[in-house]
Amino acid sequence: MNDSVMTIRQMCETYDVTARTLRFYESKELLFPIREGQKRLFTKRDRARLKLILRGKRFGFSLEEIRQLLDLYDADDQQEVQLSRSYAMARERLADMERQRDELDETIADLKEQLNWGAQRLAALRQQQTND
Amino acid sequence: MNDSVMTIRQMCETYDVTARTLRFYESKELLFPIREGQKRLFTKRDRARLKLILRGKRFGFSLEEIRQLLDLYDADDQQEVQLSRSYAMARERLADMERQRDELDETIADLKEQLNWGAQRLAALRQQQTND
DNA sequence: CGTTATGTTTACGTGCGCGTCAACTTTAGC
DNA sequence: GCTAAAGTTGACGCGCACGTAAACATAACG
Repeated sequence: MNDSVMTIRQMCETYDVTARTLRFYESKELLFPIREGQKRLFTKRDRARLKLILRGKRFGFSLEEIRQLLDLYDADDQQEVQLSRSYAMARERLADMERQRDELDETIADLKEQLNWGAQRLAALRQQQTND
Repeated sequence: MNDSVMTIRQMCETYDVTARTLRFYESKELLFPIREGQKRLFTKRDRARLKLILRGKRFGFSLEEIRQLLDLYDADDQQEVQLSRSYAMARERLADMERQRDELDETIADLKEQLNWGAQRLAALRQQQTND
């Protein structure tokens, strides 16, 4: 009945991942569910981390990169050396993302152009068929 | 001495990929180098396609998705049915990319916030050390 | 003419991110 | 008290995107 923790099934349904995935992430030290006997209980912290993991994946970051990034979000319980390392890491990732966004904008523009081209080609092909 | 084609080595250096990668892409029908005897010669078309492949990869598209997208860029020599299929595919990919960009913008904003937080934590830690 | 560079095919190996059993324990409901 | 549901730990498997090594062909250079 503890609202602040979730079972593995609840996690699966809430975030649309498999139990295997959650255990896998734990084995990779991305999540740290507490144990009630054998069973895993996922805390609010785990949920926040999972959201960031799923986000990071969508942008092509590896789980290892994500793991390092996550450290910044747990800045509270860290020493200065570690924190400043995480900080530097995160700044680099940020730069990556900004570059990625710029390139994405370009690619979107290109693809739109190409779509217009395709639309014209299609129209031409259909016109031609009418004349056959 | 034909400027319009490149050997596999030239391709590797120009686009920073391995020969294995180029052969692999050919096997997956993403590239179609012509043959001079045994040797592959990569045309301008191959180069244009390779650029798009590398782009697509950066945005998390699979090689198979990229292959289908590429068909739109070769719209010239296609039948209507095929072309309209490519066109629909490309529209979907475009929607994907636009969603991805929006999410990326959000993520960038979040990460910036988190970086400010980290900077403050770092400053606090350093201040504390001074007082030790 | 031999060597070095560049190319080829074939085929097995690898790292990542999980999927998929198998075998077992624990908890919940009737 | 028994069954079904939900959980656990191995451990092997798989698809993708190549890496890597072997064995060989071809061409260029000195």
